[in-house]
Amino acid sequence: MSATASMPRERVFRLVPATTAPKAATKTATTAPVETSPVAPLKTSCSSCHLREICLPCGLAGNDIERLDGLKFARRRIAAGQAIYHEGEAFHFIYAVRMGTFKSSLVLADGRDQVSGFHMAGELMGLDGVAHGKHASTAVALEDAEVCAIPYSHLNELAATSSNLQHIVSRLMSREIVREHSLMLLLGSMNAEERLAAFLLNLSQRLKARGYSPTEFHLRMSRQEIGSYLGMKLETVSRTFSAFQQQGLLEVDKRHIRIVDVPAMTRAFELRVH
Amino acid sequence: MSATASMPRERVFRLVPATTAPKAATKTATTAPVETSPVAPLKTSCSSCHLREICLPCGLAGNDIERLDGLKFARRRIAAGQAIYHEGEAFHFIYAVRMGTFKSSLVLADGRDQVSGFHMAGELMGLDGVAHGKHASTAVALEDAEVCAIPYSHLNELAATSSNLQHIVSRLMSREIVREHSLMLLLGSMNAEERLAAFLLNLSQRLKARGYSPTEFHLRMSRQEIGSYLGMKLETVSRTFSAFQQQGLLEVDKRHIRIVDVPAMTRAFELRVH
DNA sequence: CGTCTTTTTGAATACTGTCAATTTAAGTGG
DNA sequence: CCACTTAAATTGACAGTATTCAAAAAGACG
Repeated sequence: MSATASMPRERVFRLVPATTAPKAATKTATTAPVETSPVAPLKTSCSSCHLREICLPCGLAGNDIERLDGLKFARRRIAAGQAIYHEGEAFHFIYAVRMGTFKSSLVLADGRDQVSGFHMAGELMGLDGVAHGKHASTAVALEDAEVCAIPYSHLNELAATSSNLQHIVSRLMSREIVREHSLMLLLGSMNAEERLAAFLLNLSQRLKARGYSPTEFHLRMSRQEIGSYLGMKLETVSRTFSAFQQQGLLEVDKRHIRIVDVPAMTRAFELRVH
Repeated sequence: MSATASMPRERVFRLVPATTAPKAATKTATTAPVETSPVAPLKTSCSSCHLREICLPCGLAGNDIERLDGLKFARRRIAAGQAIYHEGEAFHFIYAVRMGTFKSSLVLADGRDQVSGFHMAGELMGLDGVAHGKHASTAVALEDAEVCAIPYSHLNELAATSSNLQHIVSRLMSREIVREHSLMLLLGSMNAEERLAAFLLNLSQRLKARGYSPTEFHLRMSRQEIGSYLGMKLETVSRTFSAFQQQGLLEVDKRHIRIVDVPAMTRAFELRVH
């Protein structure tokens, strides 16, 4: 058995520029992150942000929204393939995605990384850093992107003035826990088809919530990254895509996806999760 | 991810009796939970609790500890097999384990449940309920147990008076996120031996932190529950135990475990996670 | 003492992983 | 602009690990 051996799994996986058309970056995602970011110190207020319904302010009443506008934070542009923060770095900021898509990942002993999540507009990243004051994962942009860098200590000060605001932060953390719950369910008890169906439907819902088509979209991540996230090999991901296409559930052309038969997809996935 | 119905597929999953029914209680863990618990309204203070180093107060300074003593909560005894709360129920309390072991689990569409964690003395349960005001998992005692039922709203009031205290709560939530991260790593990229090794070593560490032997202990959970937690079938768990025994890493007698070769176990597991 | 559950073990099967080859898309540089 | 190089994705063949089905042994409990 492979208690010890079984080492060389895959060859080198360098962090790729990540997207189909990222002319923007030959850089290898190892650029030093600038936690004390200057770049785009544009003043932005949550109350007027087009993402306010799905981002941090979500659920806040008028009074607290104004208070949230007291929050000072910088916007930062991130080129495709660049990291905002790395696992192990000191934790100071949480990040709200304004534009683009990110993956967060954890490093395994053999140097590969496992993707633990994908993040799109309005979603927060970095909350896992609160635990030990260090980032517990690495966040990399899958395409040119923009984030709000929110100083965590500042957010806390503000939260101290409003129990509602405090509750929002707690709720966001808890939501992250719940999100990971469902990923655990997926990894622990679904087969390849169910995993991919769950993944695509989840993506679909999130795109829909952001005003995009829920049935036709462009994947920002590679088969390798999808596989890493879903706990399967890239070849299996590819095969499963093909299988769905043959079954008439999907139309797949590389990273362009069209969900043809939503009910059937939903069935394939709901079989296991309720 | 959510859903409504579920449909047949090709493979049949019969509904198994929900769980390895614990004999201590022929009741099927469906006892109505008493959120507004009376039972044991003993006044307990954190500052004098023998678990203070590993439980809620962990990391608090003298001043805040006293403040924490203002926290009013009840102790509750839970019989083996009984649930403290069920998935979907309104969330009001978080629970700190005083004695005994718990599992928390999520229900799958086919009626089986997947174990998402095991909890022992000093650990908190229920933080996943903050997200939506409903418990996102079910917590069941694996042996006769005792918990502190802490009213979440009360904890919040108290937290509002101390930023340190607030930070403690946030940190605990974040720690839960990080904990789930590592489970995701495990489920996403380890084989059976690595999973079981990781599980046993984790258990070992936690027992050690509580003053028990890290190398010899009694499992409170069945093969079925371990398998559910680790994303493998109970037969595979059993076989893997046997394999470890044959390799001279473990001595196994049903639920009695003795880790004979800790370094080798560690290697089997560290191979993947750093 | 009989019944029910848990655990172990065997044999066969199924699924995913591994290895390898090919195709397609895209970036690089002459 | 085209030839060259590199990466992503697809597909086939085969291997290996975990699951499924089945049966038996070992406890636990009334």
